Amino acid sequence: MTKLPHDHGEHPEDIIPLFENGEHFLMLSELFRQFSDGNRIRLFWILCHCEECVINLSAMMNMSSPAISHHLKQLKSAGLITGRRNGKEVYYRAADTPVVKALHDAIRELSELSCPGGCLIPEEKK
Amino acid sequence: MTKLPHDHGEHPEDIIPLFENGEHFLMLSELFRQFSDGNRIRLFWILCHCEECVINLSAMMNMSSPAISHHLKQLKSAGLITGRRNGKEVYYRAADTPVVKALHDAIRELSELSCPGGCLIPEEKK
DNA sequence: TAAACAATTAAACAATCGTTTAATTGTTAT
DNA sequence: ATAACAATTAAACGATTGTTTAATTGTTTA
Repeated sequence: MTKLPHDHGEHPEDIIPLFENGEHFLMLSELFRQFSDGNRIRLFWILCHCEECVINLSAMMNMSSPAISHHLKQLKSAGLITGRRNGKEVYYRAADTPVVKALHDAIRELSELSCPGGCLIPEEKK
Repeated sequence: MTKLPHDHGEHPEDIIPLFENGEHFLMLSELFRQFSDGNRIRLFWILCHCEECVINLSAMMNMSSPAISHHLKQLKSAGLITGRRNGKEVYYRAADTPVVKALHDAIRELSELSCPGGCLIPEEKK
């Protein structure tokens, strides 16, 4: 255990080692960073509930397709969505992984807490 | 229901309204943004498990106190931590709210998924 | 009061981020 | 091949972010 400048008489021994693994938190932050932009959460949330092409996503989000492409690329390289080409179009949807499920549930829970009974309508109905 | 450029024959009617409430996702993104920085997640995680002064947090995180103060200010204005002055020092800890509990659990779950049985040691022992 | 320590604030800086516009690649149909 | 459409990439831009250094505000003690 590293000695701290001030001794406030707390810190059970087994908590100290926790404070040293910075890389792990960096890894987590790369996940959370995906949702630090409102448009990107919304895009992810849409793709949790349907599979769509870029043009339609642009229309839903009221954004240009390069902008959508840019966000899709980030979500994809974070492993949160997948894309499959079908003819001229590429269909995107949320990846089927435990991390994606956990993030979906976190969004739903935080939504429910900050806007009880309300903002994410389709989820509540089930 | 707004008509989309391409009709892929999906989208049950009750999913459509969901795609229009952008402000709600913006609100969520302000929460997630707090954790888009590795140092800030780590700081929050520490403060979920103990109450500490800025000097000790600086030592734990190996960062300057202005840098720590800066992150504390953000976490505080997001409602995630509280601070109380005691003499020359100010002690910070995680706020006691449902949102904080949900975020704590999300961090723990994502940690467990990406590093099974391992990285956040003290939490696993209970 | 003055000195010492804790914490915050201010100013400056490089780095990152989200969006736009324009150009490019990939695919299908004529 | 050519034209039309979907999607991505590239370059540029303003805006935001995290850190540093220096100055300032609070509080205690000598």
